[in-house]
Amino acid sequence: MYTFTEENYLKAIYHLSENTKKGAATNAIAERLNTKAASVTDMLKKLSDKKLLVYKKYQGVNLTDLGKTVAIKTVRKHRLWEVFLVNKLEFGWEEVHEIAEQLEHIQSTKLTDKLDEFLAFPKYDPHGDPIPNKDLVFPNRTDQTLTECSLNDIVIVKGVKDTSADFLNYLKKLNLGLGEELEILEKEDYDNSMKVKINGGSLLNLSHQVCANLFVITK
Amino acid sequence: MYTFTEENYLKAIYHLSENTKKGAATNAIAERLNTKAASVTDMLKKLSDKKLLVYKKYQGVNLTDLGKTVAIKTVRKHRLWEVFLVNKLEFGWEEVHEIAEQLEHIQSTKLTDKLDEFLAFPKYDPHGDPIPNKDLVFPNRTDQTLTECSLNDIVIVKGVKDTSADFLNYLKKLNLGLGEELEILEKEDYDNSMKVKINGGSLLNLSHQVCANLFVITK
DNA sequence: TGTAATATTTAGATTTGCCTAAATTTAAAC
DNA sequence: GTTTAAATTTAGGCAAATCTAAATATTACA
Ligand SMILES: [Mn+2]
Ligand SMILES: [Mn+2]
Ligand SMILES: [Mn+2]
Ligand SMILES: [Mn+2]
Repeated sequence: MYTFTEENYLKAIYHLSENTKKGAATNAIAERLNTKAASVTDMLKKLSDKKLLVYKKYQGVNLTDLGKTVAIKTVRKHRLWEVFLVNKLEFGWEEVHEIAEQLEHIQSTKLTDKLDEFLAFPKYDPHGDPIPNKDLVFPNRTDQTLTECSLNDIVIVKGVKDTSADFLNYLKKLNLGLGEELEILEKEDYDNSMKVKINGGSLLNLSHQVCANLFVITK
Repeated sequence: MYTFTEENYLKAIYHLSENTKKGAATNAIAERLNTKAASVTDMLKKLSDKKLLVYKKYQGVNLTDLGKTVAIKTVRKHRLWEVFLVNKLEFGWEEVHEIAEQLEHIQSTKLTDKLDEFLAFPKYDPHGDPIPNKDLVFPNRTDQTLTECSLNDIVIVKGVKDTSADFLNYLKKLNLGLGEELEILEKEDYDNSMKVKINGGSLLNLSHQVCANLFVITK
């Protein structure tokens, strides 16, 4: 449907617009894609003709709904392949991006969805970035557990996955409740435990089991 | 290293030269790649410049060792991905070719080799075609078991994988020995059993266990 | 062996995506 | 408010891969 290049442009513009309200700047796109501003201008006109984005000279660009859909589909594929490479093929999380940049352009919705299923519908990629589902909906941030957070993240405890009395009592014993702020100081590879700082004060070691049962939002 | 298009040309020429000794004809290549003879001629000159094949006007082409290596690497990737799609993602064997045509161009030797390992170093793809190993060596034909053969194949029994007395006695009881010719009449999806005709005569039902322990060569 | 049919190559163009250099617009600084 | 700097766009061109139409070579066969 769309070319390799078109998908890369749309994904770059999508990421550049993620935080800011303003349209993506020509120079910023060029830098992200390791190309020249003049090439970007050429391409923006073509993508505009195809109704994938709205372009006004000198004003930067914004994706249309169609453009956003294509971009998010590409992000979905990219992140699913990264999960595959790390979880199934035992790649390191630092070496998968490059390969996923290629795999994200494979055209087959069925493949993407079967891969998603094979991976047990992961919500986050190896870098902690959220993976949109088949309907292109991103996971609710409150679905994220502490396990899925990255080193140095600062998060707020929003809920528990395990609602057993045992778990809740243990949390009380740790002085760990809803609304607490946690800073991830260490992630131990050996047993997936974490060292965290609570409310900028005391330190705590949390086992993998605890981390996996705490819903948090990233600050 | 090589483009999508270059790999496709080399693979096509490789397959066309597989049986015949003669070089691949321009028209045959064009047909295989759904393109025009004139485009093929253009491309052959470029591939010749890159020492991937030997081209003499009007004489057809033959791959150089380098060209053959690139072609076989591509075949390896294609067939490994097909195994992945069928064995891991549960695609039907009839729907994987198209997707593998895309996946075969992903550039990463490490990925290919890790995928190979993840799939437990398969020797044949879902269509029964042999998969070259990391060193680009094709499996010895005598490594092929009856299980890996396709419907209507006619094969010769060349050996047994299970050398237990139990198995050999059972074979004797079935009147099935080395040198016998088997025609595969049916492959039962339910239990992977096969109905075969022995030496053009009597019919036999062989369980999956039996098939998986018979080394054969395709006639 | 000469002619017709077939295969192949050349010529001239097109599309996609990219580049450099020059011109133009917008934003920043004085 | 000019002037200057930065961002962006235009102009002109190039390489890869393709196409159609025309020219040439090979092969088939009368
Ligand atoms: Mn990535
Ligand atoms: Mn990622
Ligand atoms: Mn195939
Ligand atoms: Mn195959």
